[in-house]
Amino acid sequence: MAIAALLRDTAIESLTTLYQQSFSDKDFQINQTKPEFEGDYTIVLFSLIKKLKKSPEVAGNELGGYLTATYPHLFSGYNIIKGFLNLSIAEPYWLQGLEKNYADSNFGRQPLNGERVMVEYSSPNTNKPLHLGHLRNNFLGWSSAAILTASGYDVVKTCIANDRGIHICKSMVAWQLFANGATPESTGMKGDHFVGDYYVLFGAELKKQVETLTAQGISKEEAEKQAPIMLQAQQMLVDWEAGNPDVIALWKKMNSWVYAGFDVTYKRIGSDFDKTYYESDTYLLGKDLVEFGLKKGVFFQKNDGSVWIDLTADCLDEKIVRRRDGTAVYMTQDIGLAVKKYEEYKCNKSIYVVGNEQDYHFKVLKLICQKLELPAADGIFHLSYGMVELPSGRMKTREGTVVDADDMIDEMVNVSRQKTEELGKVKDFTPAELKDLFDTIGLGALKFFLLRVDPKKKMLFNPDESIDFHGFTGPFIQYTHARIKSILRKEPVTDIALKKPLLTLEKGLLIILEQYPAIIEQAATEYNPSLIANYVYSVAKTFNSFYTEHSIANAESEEKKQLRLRLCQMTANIIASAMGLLGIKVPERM
RNA sequence: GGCCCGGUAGCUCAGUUGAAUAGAGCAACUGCCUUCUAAGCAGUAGGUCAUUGGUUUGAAUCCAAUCCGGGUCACCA
Repeated sequence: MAIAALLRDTAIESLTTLYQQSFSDKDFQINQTKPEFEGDYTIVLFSLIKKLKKSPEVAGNELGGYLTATYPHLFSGYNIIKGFLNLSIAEPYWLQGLEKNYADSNFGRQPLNGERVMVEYSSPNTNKPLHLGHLRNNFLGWSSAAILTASGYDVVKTCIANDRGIHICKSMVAWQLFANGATPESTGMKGDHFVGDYYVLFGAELKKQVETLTAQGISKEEAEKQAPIMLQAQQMLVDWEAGNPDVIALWKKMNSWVYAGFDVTYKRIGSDFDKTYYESDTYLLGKDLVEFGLKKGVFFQKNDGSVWIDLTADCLDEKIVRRRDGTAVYMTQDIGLAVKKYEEYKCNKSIYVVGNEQDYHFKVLKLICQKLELPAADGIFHLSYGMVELPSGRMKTREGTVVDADDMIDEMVNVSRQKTEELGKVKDFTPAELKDLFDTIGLGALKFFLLRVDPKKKMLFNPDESIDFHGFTGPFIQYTHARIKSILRKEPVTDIALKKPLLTLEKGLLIILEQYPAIIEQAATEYNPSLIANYVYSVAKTFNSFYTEHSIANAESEEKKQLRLRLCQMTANIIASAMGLLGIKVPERM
């Protein structure tokens, strides 16, 4: 058990014995002791003294005395400052952890949960290429899945391709009008970019037509509906739904171009899925559930035949679940898909990695599923993340203010090449090794940049300032790992007994390393990869301070050297493991 | 307008299950490469935690109000 949890349990037990009352973890708080005070962990006594009606000195001495006397293998001493009981953890505890687990980043922890959970992420539209916001989604989704797996869940990764609808038809119409039969092959373009360009062309042509119409005195709103190219797109959607073979063939062709493009990007960033659902297969789902809901009295029908749910009692609005023409809406599909997913995978938990603009949608989705008493309705969780914004505000495809994902990755890899060449530390690498290293560092910088921020919060990206490679960044942590590996290549770890006492920086590093399993649990519980990012940064930072201060190869004694080598080994393992949970590789050299 | 989310150093972000003097990185300034990788380390400077009031032994954190920013309230997805 991690020391913090062990300390908590031990304190509760001791308090119960001492005072013949029951205590819980709510009665006191345990913090890491601030560096300016003596001790490793601190019990905050204020709320305890209220319950015990004793002064902090008295209560602190009684508890501190009892703990050190009863558990000498855990506690080597204590002091009380104001209402804080600072405890020193006994060195054997740290040394034992280091001796037993230096090769195991899990500290011997055996996560055995086995519960199955589904993580849906990425979910692109197939009419345009991915942008920076999609990258945040992909990295978050992949990383959350990895963290849940590490925490013992059986994770099923899914993706829903939004492959039908008016947006696709816009690209299709524009291609028919302007492409003259051009293809990604004939133009040498990546398929998703190729198709995306026609989506942009559609917008440009629509704007022209709207301007012509408004010049004739038609309102802008009306002009957008009346514009011939818009009518064409709408007709194409009708034809698609009717199964018109020509339209279907064109749709299949253009989607296949996009998928080919996505495949390249996904492969590069490491996104993968156990199952991909296609909206074209699922968009009719959920219709029978409307009938079910009507019978159950959860839904009601309006005079025009449309079906609704009244959520005003839950402080929400009325929401439509079936149009008057009998067709399903987005919400209906999502309910149907939730049922389908459950039937296929029997996951009691289902995580949807979707932007926070859809907070309302998912609130309603969960509520409807609960009211319909669908299985696993309570397990629906919207992992809502904030938009990536530019200094000018939100990215908008139509206004061309979008940071393209492929461009972004290319740029990061280029910068990593430049910096690596400037430093000139890997001149002996083969071209293949170099390429691999540039990808590792460039993607590492990008992934870390997007994952270090709390998912819930919107974040800002300034294209004029390139993403940093110093400080709180991926490359900094990768560099720390490479540095350690360089030592470990030269100095073998042996079984020699470790030597007391631990120096401040050695113990400080151990204290942080020991927290890793608890951090994984927390990140899994909160679906928050940024906790891992912040943690692994503090590990690297702490290691670097230790590294600069104390020589490893030329330690004072062989025992000290071995102790430090094990610290190195353990740090490298944890960095590699934690970065792995973020989907970031760590190089042996850089 | 209703509902939701946010406002912490010049900039980007931690800290938000209440706890010791509010922390990092970037940018600025000072030092440190004849010793294990300087993509590093050590240090200086930078704060009315949006504002006001309240609860508390104790508030960036909880409550209320106000101001500012964003999202959302489609028979689009």
